[in-house]
Amino acid sequence: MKKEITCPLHYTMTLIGTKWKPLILFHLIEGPLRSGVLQKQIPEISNKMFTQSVRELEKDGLINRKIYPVVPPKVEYELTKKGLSLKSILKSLDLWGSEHFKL
Amino acid sequence: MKKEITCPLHYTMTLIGTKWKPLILFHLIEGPLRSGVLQKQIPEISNKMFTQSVRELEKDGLINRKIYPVVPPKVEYELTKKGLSLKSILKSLDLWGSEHFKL
DNA sequence: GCAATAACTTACTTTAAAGTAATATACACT
DNA sequence: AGTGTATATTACTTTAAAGTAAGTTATTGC
Repeated sequence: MKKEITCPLHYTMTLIGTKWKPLILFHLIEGPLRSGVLQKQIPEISNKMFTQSVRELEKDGLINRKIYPVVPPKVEYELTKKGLSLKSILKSLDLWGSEHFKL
Repeated sequence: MKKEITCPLHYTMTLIGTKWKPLILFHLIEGPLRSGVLQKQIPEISNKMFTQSVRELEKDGLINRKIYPVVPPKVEYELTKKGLSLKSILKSLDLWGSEHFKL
């Protein structure tokens, strides 16, 4: 049974409410990164989830994929305008974590 | 294989990065609500996920559970100080959704 | 004694998210 | 011909999230 979305926040969570997507967006805040570099900045992510997540973020218009026709391949990801509009939220979420995560 | 948390944002997402938790917290921003009232404000949530989510939010110190010893039972949920500190983030996430969710 | 009430709880099933590991591509270099 | 490189895909398995539906408690009022 598919449920309706009754609250804008609910919609936001369907786009970025996953384990990895906010982390990927967060690491792109300072500018575009090559695929491999981005993935190394999130060492815990599996290869599969990385590709799957960037695919979905691209489909949802939050990041752009720039392909350079060179060998070996070079691909860069960067935030779109829509993705960039999450910048302050992502920073707040990170700051909140650093303030409340006691080891 | 359990993975380490290398970024505060990752920790934040482990606490509230689910479909329902941010929604529950969001509806408590304006003040405490009775269990039944809160649940009715999120009509899409199943009974089980409601109980499970508030239990975890309580365990993680984001909400308080106030039990009134009356019959039939009365229980209220309210944000803790820690939960309240998410207020502006939750409002931003909701606002972002309303600005980007085109029907 | 039975229904109504509010808030859970439990057992079970389904669906979605995430992990693992192997394989593909395409060319440059040795 | 075989190796290295960067990016990505596929098949498969495991784990976690979510859904469904029925049952529990404790009391009031008929």
